[in-house]
Amino acid sequence: MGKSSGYPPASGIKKGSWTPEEDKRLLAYIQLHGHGSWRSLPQKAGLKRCGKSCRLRWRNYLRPDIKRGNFSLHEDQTIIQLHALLGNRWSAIAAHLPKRTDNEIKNYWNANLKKRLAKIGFDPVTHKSKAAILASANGDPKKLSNLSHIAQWESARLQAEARFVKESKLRMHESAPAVSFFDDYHQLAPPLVPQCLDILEASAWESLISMSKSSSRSAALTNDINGLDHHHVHDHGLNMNGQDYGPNFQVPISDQQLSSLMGFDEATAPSVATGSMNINEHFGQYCGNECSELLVVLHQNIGFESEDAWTSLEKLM
DNA sequence: AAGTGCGGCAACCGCAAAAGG
DNA sequence: ACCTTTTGCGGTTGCCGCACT
Repeated sequence: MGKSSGYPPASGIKKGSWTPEEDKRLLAYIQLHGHGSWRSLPQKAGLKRCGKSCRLRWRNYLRPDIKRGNFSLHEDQTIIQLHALLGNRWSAIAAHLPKRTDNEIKNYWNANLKKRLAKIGFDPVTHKSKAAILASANGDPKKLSNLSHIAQWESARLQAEARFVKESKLRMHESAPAVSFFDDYHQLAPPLVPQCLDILEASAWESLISMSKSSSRSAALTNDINGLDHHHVHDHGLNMNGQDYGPNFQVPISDQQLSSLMGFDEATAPSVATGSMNINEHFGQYCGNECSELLVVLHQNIGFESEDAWTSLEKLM
């Protein structure tokens, strides 16, 4: 409940938890007339609430297109990935999780995901390994080099974010004008997978592949998975707007491993990448580095935290 | 059974941006 | 161009229920 419950105050405006009767009144009024001006709504609807409170109640609880209950694994991953990209911009994150509210996602992050990330050794604010942060403080040259890679990543991240914002605005303009009181909420349901994330996934895979080619330790990794079904990452859609942007690498890896590593369903992993980022420019330097470093890079870049993904990678190392 | 601690979540607050006059 | 009003957003609060002692 809100911080100032235990009223009502002298003004006659009620605060605190909503009663079923108030919910019923608000819902009935909006269904009949639309919300119109929130300021004038409470009086018209016969509610002793401020307009702001009504709006919040509708937006976070009463509107019909809200999914409540547990978050799926896929939703977890989407939130973590988007948070790595966008930070605490809950409304932007919610726009990519249909039927979830920004408030719900924010609460879920603070109460659940943030703690889980911390538990596995990652700073939930920066999405970086705590070990890497500590090492940087000690001035270790190797780790400082790693930090420069992180800085490069940040640059790529900002590019992706700029494109993301641009595309979101474009989508908003293309949306048809609202004709019913539900329509403004339908506008908040863009495609499930933000395109910028595909770039990140592609980058992470490129990194993995580069390592697999050049590191002796990773050669063993490649051998380990050579006996399984072979697929080209390219076959899974690593192209951008119909064009190949990366090199013609081929990665022997099974669908199962692919899904496990990325934490996605086989049907969707990895999805089609769009954009124009030069992957090698940002991640080619990781060729020859240790697997553990790659793990950190993967996490920093795509933010996955699926335990299955971690254990799968660890087994391969 | 009673007391205590803690996590989850609904709802509030203040500020900023957008819209309207 | 400026001022006022409205809406949206993110951070924070505190009640409620559950687990533990």
